Amino acid sequence: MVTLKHLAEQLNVSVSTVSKALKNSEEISPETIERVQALAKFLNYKPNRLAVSLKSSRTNTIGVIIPNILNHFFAKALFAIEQEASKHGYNIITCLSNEKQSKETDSLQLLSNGSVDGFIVSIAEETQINNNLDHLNAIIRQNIPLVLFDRVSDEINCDKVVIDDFGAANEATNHLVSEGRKNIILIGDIENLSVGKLRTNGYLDAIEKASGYSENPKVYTIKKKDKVEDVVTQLFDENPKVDAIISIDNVSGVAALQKALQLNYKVPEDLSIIGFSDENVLPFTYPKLSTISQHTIDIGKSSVSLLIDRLKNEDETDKMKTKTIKTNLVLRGTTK
Amino acid sequence: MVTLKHLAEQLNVSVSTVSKALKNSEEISPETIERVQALAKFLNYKPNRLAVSLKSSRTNTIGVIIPNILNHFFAKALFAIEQEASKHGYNIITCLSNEKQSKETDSLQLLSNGSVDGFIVSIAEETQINNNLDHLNAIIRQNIPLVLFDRVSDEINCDKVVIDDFGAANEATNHLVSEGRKNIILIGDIENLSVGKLRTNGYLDAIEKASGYSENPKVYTIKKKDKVEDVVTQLFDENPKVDAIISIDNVSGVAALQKALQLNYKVPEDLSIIGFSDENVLPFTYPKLSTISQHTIDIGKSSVSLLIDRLKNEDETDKMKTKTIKTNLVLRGTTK
DNA sequence: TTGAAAGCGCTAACAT
DNA sequence: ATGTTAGCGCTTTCAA
Repeated sequence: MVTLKHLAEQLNVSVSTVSKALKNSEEISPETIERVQALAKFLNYKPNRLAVSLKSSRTNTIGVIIPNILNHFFAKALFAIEQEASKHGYNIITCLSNEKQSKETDSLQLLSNGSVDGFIVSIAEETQINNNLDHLNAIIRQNIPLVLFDRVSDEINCDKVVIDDFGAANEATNHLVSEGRKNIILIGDIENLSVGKLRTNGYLDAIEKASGYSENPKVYTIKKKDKVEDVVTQLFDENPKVDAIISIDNVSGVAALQKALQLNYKVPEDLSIIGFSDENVLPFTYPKLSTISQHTIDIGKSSVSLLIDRLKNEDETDKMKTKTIKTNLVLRGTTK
Repeated sequence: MVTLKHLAEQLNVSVSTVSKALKNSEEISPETIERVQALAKFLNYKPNRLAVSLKSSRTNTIGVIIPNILNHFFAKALFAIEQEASKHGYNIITCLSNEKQSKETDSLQLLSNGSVDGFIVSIAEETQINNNLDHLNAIIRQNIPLVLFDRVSDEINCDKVVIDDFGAANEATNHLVSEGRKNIILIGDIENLSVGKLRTNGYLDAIEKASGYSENPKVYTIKKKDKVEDVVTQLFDENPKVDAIISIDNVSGVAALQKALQLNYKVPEDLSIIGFSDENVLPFTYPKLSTISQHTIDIGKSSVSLLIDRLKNEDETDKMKTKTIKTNLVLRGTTK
């Protein structure tokens, strides 16, 4: 690896001269600058990031902790985060908590010692269930900027990026009611999560307030040990007269649609289905799934923006911000 | 941030004593060790990784460059890489080339200055098309260990992890022939990639050698600008008598299946379909898609293993290894 | 215009 | 058993 020292020796000047020359410092004569830069280029000199960071206490690196990269929502969020970070000259160190609190804690600990300038985190399922947030609050106490997205907590005082989960599910349910549906069932695998609870409440609220709706609300939860397909099958077994399904995660809607078609329900004549996802998880189904569309790219980008703003004004004690990203109800082929 | 110096001052000992005490050095008295570790724990001391790395020239970080995180194959590979790396005490810095050569080059450059100990890379599409591999060979010239996976090149002398693309497609095609299929069509969106070419050749070879097969081989390519669905539709329009489809990417098989069902083909009676993917991209279709199954977790894990081996024996000039991960032909519902 | 020196936080060889 | 020193590669103040 070629260092300033190498260059300095080759050129018979001091290290500090080289350093300044590479930065086009006014202090250095044009000829020297020329010579230094020429050699640097020739030898493909690149400043050692570790040394620069150690010196400056800035790493230009963001630690990103994602619960589950196999979930398309998080893959897309990571995509957006990387793109936006990269645009601003930041690298990302990615850790995957795999929904485990221990992994989340370890990653946070490991990186909070000068490895990153700040964190973007979506909270692991286990952490949300236990509601043990010490490790996250420890980061805040160390004054390391933190942005939470999607899976957030009121008990952590930091910048956040969320969607209006309650409102989105509420709107979708209201749409189904306005279609004249009388037996609307909710299905999902995220009841443990903050977002899952909000979405479920949005559904319950809409059902409760629906005039002329007599059925009780029904919620089917897919647990870790369950197979999505089995729960879907059970739903249809137990509710042959179901006329609308709202899915609050990004796979069970597709599963419900496939099962419904297999059982010869007419979609959307007999049965409406609304999924919850960034875009159609399966763009190839027929009919195409209607969805509550969350703008995942915006979620990722906003997270980076909030973090970088905070990084720039670390002294300023701005109030922490919560940014809510709009959702859309996109009616495609599985609603009337 | 609490440093050795802080601890040393508080305890009235020298920095080096603290450093050694934290490592349970024999040189230090048990009492001192006790005192030091107690305070370190109390103050939640964590060694600064930058300083340790700068000193030791080892970062315990792997640079991972992925062409497209929205492709489930790469998401899963990243999942496996992170898991295996983490198991061995390595962090990963993730860069997404988004199939662009420029981004791939930038990331490689940026991280090759002491930020990472080695790289795991799958080559961007643009890079493979242009076949401009200077940036990768530059890494090798700097003696930075590099492992390529999936999308590799003969012109780069490094460790590699691949699957037997030719053999897998060959076997799948032979299966279709043995089913008695007479009009087997290949579809895919990766003709530009090394793996795409190999898979296509595997198909062509099988067709050529199939006794009693009279049709010419037919290949449908989905270009960047095309929509998968449109190409699938075109395939069925132009070949109403198609009786088997083999997909060499991980989405077009699903699209073909959905389209076939919509067109009222009987699957698998009239038409067999074989996809190419880790697992069923859409586990909810009916019938379930038969696939060439690539063991993506193994691909990711092996990449990490090869890299770590190389890192441990950087002096040893072992021959570079290419590891081939087995594939399986998994016959589910879309083959006879 | 250039260079010397200190220091970021840590380790390790070499005193004491 | 503990401390001093030098140095990883870089930046920056201060001196020449």
